Amino acid sequence: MAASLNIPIDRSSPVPLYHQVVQGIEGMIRSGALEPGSKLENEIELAAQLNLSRPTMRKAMDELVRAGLLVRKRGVGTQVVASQVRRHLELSSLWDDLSRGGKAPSTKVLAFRHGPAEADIADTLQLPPGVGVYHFTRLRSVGEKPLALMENWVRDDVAELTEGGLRERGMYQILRDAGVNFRLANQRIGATVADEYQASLLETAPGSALVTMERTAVDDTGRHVETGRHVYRADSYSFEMTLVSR
Amino acid sequence: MAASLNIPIDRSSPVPLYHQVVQGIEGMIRSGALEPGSKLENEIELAAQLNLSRPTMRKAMDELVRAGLLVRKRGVGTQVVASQVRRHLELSSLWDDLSRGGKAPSTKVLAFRHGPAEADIADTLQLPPGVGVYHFTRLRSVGEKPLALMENWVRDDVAELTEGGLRERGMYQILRDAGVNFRLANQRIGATVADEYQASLLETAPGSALVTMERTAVDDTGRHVETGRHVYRADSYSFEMTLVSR
DNA sequence: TGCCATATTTTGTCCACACATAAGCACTAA
DNA sequence: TTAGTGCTTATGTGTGGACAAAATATGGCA
Repeated sequence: MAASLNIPIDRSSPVPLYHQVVQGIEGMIRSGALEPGSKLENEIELAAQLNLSRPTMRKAMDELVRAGLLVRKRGVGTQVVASQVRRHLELSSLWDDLSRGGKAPSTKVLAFRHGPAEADIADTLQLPPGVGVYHFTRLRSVGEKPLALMENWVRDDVAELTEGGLRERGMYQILRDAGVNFRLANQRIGATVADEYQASLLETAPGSALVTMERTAVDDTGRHVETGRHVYRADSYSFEMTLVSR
Repeated sequence: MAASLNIPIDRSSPVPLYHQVVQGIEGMIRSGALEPGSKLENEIELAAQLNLSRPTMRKAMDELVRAGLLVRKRGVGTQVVASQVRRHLELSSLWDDLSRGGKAPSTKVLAFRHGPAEADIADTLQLPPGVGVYHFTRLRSVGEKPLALMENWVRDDVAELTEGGLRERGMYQILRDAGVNFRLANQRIGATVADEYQASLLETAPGSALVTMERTAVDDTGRHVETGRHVYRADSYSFEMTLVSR
């Protein structure tokens, strides 16, 4: 039994038709209306049901396949992938992640500096001559529980940063509001053990496990806007992702 | 000055035209023929140069944008993103990673069992009644240096596994040869500290940092084929990836 | 000179169609 | 009975055209 779709399509909406379909199918999967393993009607039929063309329908399904929610096989059909696939690790910030999860993150700015960049940072950010950086260290907590210790460098020609702003809005929010459109980020995840300094701030024991993350973010004009080195308490945080083969 | 493309297109080749373009542009970027930050000719023009239609050209560029090599902006054009972008973390195995890096990995099978699955594993793999699992633990080294301790469960209705096979070919290779086409994997990366057992096998000190990884892989029919829990020496291994915004 | 309306350029979305190719199935012939 | 052959189905690839929307450049007007 092949499943049909029941998705409202609003042709006057500014959101593209294919994206409405993506959201609709995603919703049906997450709500259980489309069961894991179930087969979908063929592309032509589905397109007809929603009064869309096949290319548009296909574009929507392409996205869902990439996101790991659907699986296609030529000559056979399209299936809802079995269950509980979490969202792909997105280009988002820790603040966003926490807010979405219904938590209330708080931030303490431990150090804040503005000036010329050290050589290695200038290199990583590919800074042109004369451009300086903001350099700051923050401690992020959820409720009373410290979670992450974050050291960041941001080039100073993209936005004006202040201690207060960092405390209240989060770095990514400030940068986005200043018109920075992030396009991609390169990150490396590893592990280390807490030293005295880290342990005291994160309220854990020296020698306990920490997840490390280094990231450099690039905006839509190709500028390396931000780089940072973060450590997270391993008992409270881990990175989750879905890998999809081409 | 907008850059043109000089890519050989073989219309009789079995590899799709849009993919030939992807490879061609990727090659030009990696070889330096297309410099970081440089602007490309517009889509219509590029398509005309290669005697392709605009949709085909666009599909190729879509992939490159997703891969983080290009950046597009409506009304403006398409740019090569500032270099030094590493490849996206792919759905590949540690064995593959090491082999590609020119290393010679070796594997020691520490334990090997075949039988019914424990409840939690049966749940993770969504095993139908009557299907059992192979359960085994391996130590992977590069040269003389131990790198990873890997515990895995594989459902027994997809392929026949043997200790010898695991030692010589790697788990993923065996499964691929048996006709399993992996489509996606869900993984979680975290950190821990080495206990006595792990430390002795990995030839490191108890209490040293380890990177942990849990992964479940799904094949093209939606079956959860394999799940595993791995730990890596943090001083020798980390996960690197590029995140691209939608 | 300075600012706003307009034109141009370029990517974004959408549609209709055609043919290729893989998988599975039923039927036929040895 | 069985292996192979061809049909059917569904996705994969490629083309053509049309219009929308965003960013930028241009030019005219106050």
